[in-house]
Amino acid sequence: MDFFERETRGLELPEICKSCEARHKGICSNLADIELLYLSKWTEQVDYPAGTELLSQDHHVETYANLLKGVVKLSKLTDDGRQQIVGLQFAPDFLGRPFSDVGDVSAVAATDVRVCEFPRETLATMMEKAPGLTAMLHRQALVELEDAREWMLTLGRRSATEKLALFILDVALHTDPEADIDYTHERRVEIPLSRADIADFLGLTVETVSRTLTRLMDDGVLRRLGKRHVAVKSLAALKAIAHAG
Amino acid sequence: MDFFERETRGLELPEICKSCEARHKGICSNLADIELLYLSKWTEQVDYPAGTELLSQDHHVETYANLLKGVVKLSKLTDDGRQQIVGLQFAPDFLGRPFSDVGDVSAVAATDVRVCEFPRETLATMMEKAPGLTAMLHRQALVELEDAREWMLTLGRRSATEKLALFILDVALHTDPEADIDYTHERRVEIPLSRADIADFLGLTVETVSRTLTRLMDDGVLRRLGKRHVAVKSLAALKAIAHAG
DNA sequence: CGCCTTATTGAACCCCATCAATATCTGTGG
DNA sequence: CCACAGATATTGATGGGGTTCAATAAGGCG
Repeated sequence: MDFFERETRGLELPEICKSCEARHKGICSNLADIELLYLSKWTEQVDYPAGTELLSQDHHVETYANLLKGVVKLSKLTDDGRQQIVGLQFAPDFLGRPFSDVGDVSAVAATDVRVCEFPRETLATMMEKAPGLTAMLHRQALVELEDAREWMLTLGRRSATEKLALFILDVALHTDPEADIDYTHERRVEIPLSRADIADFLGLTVETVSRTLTRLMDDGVLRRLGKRHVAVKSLAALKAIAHAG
Repeated sequence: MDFFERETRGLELPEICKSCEARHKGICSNLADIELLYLSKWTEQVDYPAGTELLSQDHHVETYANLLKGVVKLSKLTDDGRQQIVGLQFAPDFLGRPFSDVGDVSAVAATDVRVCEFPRETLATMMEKAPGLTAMLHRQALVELEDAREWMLTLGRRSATEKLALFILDVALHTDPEADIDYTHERRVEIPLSRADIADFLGLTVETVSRTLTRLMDDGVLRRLGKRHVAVKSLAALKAIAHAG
């Protein structure tokens, strides 16, 4: 603890950290007060508009970040330009690639986002001195692995309708106002992706996404509230359509 | 180091460890000699025939293991029984789920396998006292995440022919006799999965797998050597067909 | 040899992609 | 405020890649 005490003498924890989601559910949740204090010395909150490339498929990026607000899409490309979104990140997920500086996904802000950035070097220092952080990063990697595998099942084995149902469900669960999730009542969901992005996420085309959504509306499972808003009759119904546990 | 010295007094490193693949490229590669010695106190080599369920989708398993020989398939099921293989593991991959005892993939030996098992408790101890091990596990998780995402691109966006080409390529690269990989000459590849498993891996049906393989034969990209053996004209040609970097 | 599992081949169909047209949204400038 | 242009979404018509159903062939093992 010596190191952290020395480095944080006289500092105070920023207000932002106290109410920050990352402090409660994210990467910072496993840090001692003094470790967090040290980290906060190097962090900076930054806003980016939708469409900003936060990590590139081959560029070197010198910062890591916590996602505080908004949605980030992780995507990959084939040689001939077909795209697949391989993951979505919601607050308070961690953005970046520990160990390797060049990875092969690109991360783009799907909505306007706010992140809490800090330099690569800081993460390296913290990973040495604060095992709690390392463990959290490890856990997040395992969670992302689980998510990726769950989505592989969807990509490989489910129909367009099932894919859409699962996607809406996924978004609803991630953007829940942290209350207990109500599976039985109608519920308003904001869709953070364009039709093209949804298609790239589900391994479909925009046309199929559009058609499938209108069919779900016709069947009464969804109601159209706007281009990017729907009302879900009940999450349970969605689950049933998706044939998923 | 005190702990390890106390616990390993008078012990000698088993012969097996010295030539073990895991010691060189796997989880054990980042351990100090004395840490490895401690671990070896608790390990046991076990053989399982093809088809053995090593990790169940909801069962609790009390051991971790290194895969020493053979191939293990990780798979998931939808509610109504459709299956998707979400990963293949080759020696010297690590088998198990740190942090959580119940996960939602099942691991089945695709071929006869040999593993080096040790109890859950041992891993917990090691993760506390040997940071090198934790880091390796973290790295493997990130590699598996990369693999999973690469495969998502394949599942979502590539044709049956591309999928098969990539699959053969993948197998060839993982079962390489550790020499530099020759992309230009003919090369014999043993396919460790049945047609049904290949189908479940690629998100296809057995019929499509069969048809696509014979088409690749007709096109001269592959030669049939046996049900589970093919000769690949050149890995470069396969790559070209797969439209992958 | 005979039985069972696994693989290949064939024919018909269907879901989703593709191509094409129209509609709706968004923002910008007159 | 409206007009217009470009992007985004919806809807329609057609076709193809892969599934489905069905039959034959080829191993594997008693």
